[in-house]
Amino acid sequence: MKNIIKDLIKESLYKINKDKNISIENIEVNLCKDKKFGDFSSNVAMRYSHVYDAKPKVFAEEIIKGIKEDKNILKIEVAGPGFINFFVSKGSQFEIIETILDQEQKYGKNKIGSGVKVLIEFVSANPTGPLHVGHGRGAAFGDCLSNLLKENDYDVVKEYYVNDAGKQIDILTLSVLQRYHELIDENYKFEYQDLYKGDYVWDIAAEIHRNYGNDFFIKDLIKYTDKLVDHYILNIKNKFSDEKFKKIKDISVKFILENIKKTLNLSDINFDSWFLESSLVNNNNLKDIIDYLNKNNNTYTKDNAVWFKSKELGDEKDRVLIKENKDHTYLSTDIAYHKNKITRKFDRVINIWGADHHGYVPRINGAFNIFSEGKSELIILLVQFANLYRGKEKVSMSTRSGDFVTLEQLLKEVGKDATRFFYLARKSDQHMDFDIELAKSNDSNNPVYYIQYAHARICSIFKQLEENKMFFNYQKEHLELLSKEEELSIVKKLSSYPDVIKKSTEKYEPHLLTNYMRELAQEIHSYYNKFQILVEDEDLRNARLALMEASKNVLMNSSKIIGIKMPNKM
RNA sequence: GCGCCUGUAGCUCAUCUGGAUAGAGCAUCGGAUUUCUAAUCCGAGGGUAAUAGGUUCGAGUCCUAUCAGGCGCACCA
Repeated sequence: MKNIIKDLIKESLYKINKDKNISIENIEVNLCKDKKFGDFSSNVAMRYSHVYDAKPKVFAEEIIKGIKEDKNILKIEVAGPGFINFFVSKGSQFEIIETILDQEQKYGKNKIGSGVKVLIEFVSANPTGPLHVGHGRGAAFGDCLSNLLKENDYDVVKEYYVNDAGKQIDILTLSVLQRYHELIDENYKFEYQDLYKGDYVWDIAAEIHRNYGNDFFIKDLIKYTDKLVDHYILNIKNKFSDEKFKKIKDISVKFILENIKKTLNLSDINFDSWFLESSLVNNNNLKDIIDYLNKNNNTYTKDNAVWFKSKELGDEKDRVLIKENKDHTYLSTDIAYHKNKITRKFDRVINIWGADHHGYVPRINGAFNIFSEGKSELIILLVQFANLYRGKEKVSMSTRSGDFVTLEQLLKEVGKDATRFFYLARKSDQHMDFDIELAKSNDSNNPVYYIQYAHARICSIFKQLEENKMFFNYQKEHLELLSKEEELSIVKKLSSYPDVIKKSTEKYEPHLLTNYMRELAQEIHSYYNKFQILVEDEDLRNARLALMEASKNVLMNSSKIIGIKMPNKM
């Protein structure tokens, strides 16, 4: 209907010879908030009156005069400062029910992204410990965004970047090694502040001891400790062979990755690709990257280090690529990683990062543009952290002490559906408070149950129908019997669903969809309370059932995108 | 100190890329069930959109300043 109106306006503009500066994409037509203004409204006259040096109201009148008759449009009028309001026939609005019942799972999908390859990288938490509640938001967000992109027919690859190289992993290895010694001989107990302290470190140490006995035991380990963690690592590496150190490292990373995958599975998140940082470090990639930047005049040498000229790309200052000691920095591998993404020929590359990384955006953006040469687009989306509450009480989260709520604990306590929904219900770049008590509650406080209940109620109607030996025998003509305000309101809501999908995707804002679901559920509950659906009149009954079936369909389609269940019974 | 983000009802948040009278939920108060699930519905109160200017037909939305909060400012990852 919206598009019909857009076409009518465009045609009119052409007729009055004022279409040159207004393309059809720029004609905005919206559902009216208040029905006294009609069903649809457009602001073209106000928006473009200055182009033709006309008063908005006069311009609007002119446009209306040029609009040809259409069987669906009952009345058009100018209102307020120059809105053009359209009053539309009921019949034309209820037609959407037919469309929804026809398209089923396809309703809401579109082809905007056909043939566009998108890589979406998210979570990518360091494999140095289990996922915590902060990661959960990015995980839900990335997964839902992937679903949305697929709904728009984009070709999506979901990737997890595993930081399995570098210092943090060495520190993890050291942590495991130390616990391993404590397991074997309690005299080895000593505190070292910079090491990882969570229980999972003990678990890994125990597993190693189970499988390898005392193979990695160093008799006088204490002699090799050093206040500087770098030296400590070096000492151990020297004491062990490289293979021995790597063995512990590999076991530890594998252990933690399995734990991470398990947690993600609990949340119904599956990645298509696990990209290892180590795969970039182990070959000549890095050297090639630096050489290329060199040739391109993007680097210089100062204080025996190689610097990336990121300042001229919008960064606060230049950054080191190769340290004085010839080690590469994290930035160089990250540039290599993004170069690799470009090599894989993605049209769009989406990174979902924690908001604390925002300072890192300009340098990666800059590097990306050097390598992509405009053939690929990088979009970095920042997800704010979530504060965890139990009712009024804030749950403290300190990673250092190992005293934090893991995502796994949260999922087990709250459940997958509520967890995902709560994470997604807020704008991602906005701080949020996640109340565990609220998410767990199974009463009206909880929007998840509210929405699921609407679905279950509709299912229950159809069950009742069957039990009463009646059948859903819908025909298109029945729709004309729908006349209640509430029915029209639901239908309008249903017809806006494809727009919601489009918009949530374009803006990368899944919360628009969760809001929509809540609003739709509300209309359904309201209607259910006010009107009987299984009425005597067979035709009216079928019409109302068709409306309910269509609503159920939309709830189901949207719930799949959010990633929550829609139970038939509650 | 510099940079980025945020400030909307007592609380948690929306506001459809600048539109008509700023909306929901929770909390508070009052009502609804012999009828398809009351995990529901209906109604009421509650606002200087942090503050002050500016841009225009029109500003919570864009610009500037101030105040308050979060985050970031490594040859760490």
